[in-house]
Amino acid sequence: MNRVGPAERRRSSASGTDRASAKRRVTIREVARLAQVSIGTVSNVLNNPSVVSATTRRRVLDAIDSTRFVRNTAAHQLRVGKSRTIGVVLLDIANPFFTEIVRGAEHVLRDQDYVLMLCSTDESANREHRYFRVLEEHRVDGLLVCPVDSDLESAVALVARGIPTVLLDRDGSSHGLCSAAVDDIRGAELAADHLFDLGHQAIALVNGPAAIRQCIDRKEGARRSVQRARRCRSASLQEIVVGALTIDQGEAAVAALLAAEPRPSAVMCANDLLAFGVLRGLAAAGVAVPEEMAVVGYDDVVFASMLSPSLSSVRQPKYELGVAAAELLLEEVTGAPHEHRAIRFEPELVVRASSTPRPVSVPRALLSP
Amino acid sequence: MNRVGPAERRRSSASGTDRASAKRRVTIREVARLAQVSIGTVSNVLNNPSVVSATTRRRVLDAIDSTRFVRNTAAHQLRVGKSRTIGVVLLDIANPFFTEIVRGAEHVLRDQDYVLMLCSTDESANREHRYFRVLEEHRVDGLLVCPVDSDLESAVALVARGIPTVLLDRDGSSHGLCSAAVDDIRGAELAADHLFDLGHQAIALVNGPAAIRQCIDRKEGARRSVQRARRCRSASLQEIVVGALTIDQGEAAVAALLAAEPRPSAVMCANDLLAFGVLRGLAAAGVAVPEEMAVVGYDDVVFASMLSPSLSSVRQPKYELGVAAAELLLEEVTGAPHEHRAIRFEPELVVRASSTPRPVSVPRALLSP
DNA sequence: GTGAAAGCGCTAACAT
DNA sequence: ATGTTAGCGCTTTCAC
Repeated sequence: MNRVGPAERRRSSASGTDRASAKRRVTIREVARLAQVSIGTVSNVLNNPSVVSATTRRRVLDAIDSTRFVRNTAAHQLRVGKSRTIGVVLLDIANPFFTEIVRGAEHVLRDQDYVLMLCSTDESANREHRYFRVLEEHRVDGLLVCPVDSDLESAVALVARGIPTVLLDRDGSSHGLCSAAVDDIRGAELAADHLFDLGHQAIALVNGPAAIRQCIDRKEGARRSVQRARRCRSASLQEIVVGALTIDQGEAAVAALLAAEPRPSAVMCANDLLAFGVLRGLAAAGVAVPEEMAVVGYDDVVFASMLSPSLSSVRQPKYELGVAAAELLLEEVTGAPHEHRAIRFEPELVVRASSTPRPVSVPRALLSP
Repeated sequence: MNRVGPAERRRSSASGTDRASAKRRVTIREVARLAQVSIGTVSNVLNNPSVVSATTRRRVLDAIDSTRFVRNTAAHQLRVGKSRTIGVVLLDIANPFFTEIVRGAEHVLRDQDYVLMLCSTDESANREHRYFRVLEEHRVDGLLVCPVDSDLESAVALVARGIPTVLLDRDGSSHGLCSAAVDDIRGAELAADHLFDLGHQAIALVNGPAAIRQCIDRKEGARRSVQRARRCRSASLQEIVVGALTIDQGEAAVAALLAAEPRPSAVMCANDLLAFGVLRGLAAAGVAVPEEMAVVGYDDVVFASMLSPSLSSVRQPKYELGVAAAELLLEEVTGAPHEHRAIRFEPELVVRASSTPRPVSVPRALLSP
């Protein structure tokens, strides 16, 4: 927060009068009157232009923009049953991972004149519940949701209530739900395998709340990896659970990380934000990365490659995830031929400095082709 | 994009039949029937509970949750004229700067059960225009907007059409608009002064499109600074204009930056994303930061401090900006006693490694208190 | 305290 | 091709 408080300047007079003078919005009826046609005809030029003669259509169109008429979606919705809104419920809008997903979804949805109702739950089931309720009251045409709870009850309930729903970053096949997701178990395996391949024996997983499915799956992936590694040699996995998938929580986890027995020489994090925090905490504690502690994140958020040191991470195709989910939802919403299905993307490990034994120092000459 | 294409799995049968079986949503009328009261009474327990007797209220409440009734906002809106939605129109949802603002706004708005309609214009006036239109069709109760164009015409038009509007990150005083903003001229002065104080003579400004007001103001701040600096010594400012405020564009600007005559020894950027790109481009070109080129960003996005090298930046109180804007809007929307006003925050320069002559190497012992 | 009825702005079926 | 009309689900007088 900045030191200097906000300075305010008054400019116009109280708005009590403003609202009093707020003129009634123009309706289809006034347009009709002005164009000397019936309201039905106006409605037709709006929704069924081909059915009305060119001349009256012109007249109506003129009336529309001379009155600055703007159709009322609520009335339309009440009649037709479509709101042209899509609810998007995710864990944390401040996380660039979700931001990219939203970008993808918005790009496909805006072309169809859908508008997004964005809801960030901050990983609170309570808030999620409330948002679901509000979105249902608004009669959203569909829902894109990354649920807080590990079970899919809330999402299943949504579908049961007749709201087309597509899961974001969560597989829905077990419950017959549409979804666009990445294999988290596999992703975590990639990360852990990488660390064991590097020769680390004791690795830690800084994980989010077990209520979040992604955290469970990523732990499972790590578990599988350590069990494989154990067949040839000593290998251990310790889990440090924090309260939320945020930078601050990642930083706070460092104390526990450094106190762990046996002390891990590598750490993987349930997402990049946690890893960012771990990196920061490690720096503050004077622990060299990757020499004294290797770090791997998850998501490969755009900033991961720019950190110091650059962060190894498990890449998820975020934008594509958003696009896929939105397209799936659109199919369902528009009633296009469609079967419920789970779209799955593959994760991909991106190795960078934070887990590379010694900084690769390539002669400059080799850099350009 | 990941190599492995999405794998799909079919699960349930076509949804054509699904929608056919979609049962009608329960209305107030069915609740009334079940509770043996009139629909007016149901409405009363919903909106005016105190006026209905305890026993009938119970009966109605029971009917409500046994039918799983959920009120229809569209119908409510049609009658009452309030949609309980707020439109949020910003330049780029992928920019953590805006993300923080949205967080702030959402936190105050969600408590009043407003829901955000989020629209990212990607700096396109066209898209902005379309979104304004759609949001007006939805009859949003209010609008939070960071406009694309440097003039405030579009925003003024919105207000003229009766839509309460608060400017985000833009001062509205000149047009009698509500706003929550930071003094961009001052902010840019801070950045440029800092660079000149460091002894740099030729500095560059990597700037966004002149259509964007923030870019104009930040240039103006830099201009004032260089003029002051000139009074004592040689000082120059070159502007490199790019097409958008993104990482990629920042990276692309590096070529021009290095080719500039006289070659600048320091660069300030119109926002952090550009600075991130510049940093990346500089690294690729083998230019040492800050030794050969000092870099300062703008916004102080959360990731700025974690980069390599850590990025000096002009901090804006993002979350607070969102909160302030939302509160202002709420005042207007709810018709609370209210005067149009421009809330102004002060920017603050945060100096980090990217503009510090030689990396500060503090003995470890000094780090903790 | 409760019910009846009008109407918010629009669409769609039917009539002309 | 255009007009008339009956609602969509709800709120809100106004009677009782």
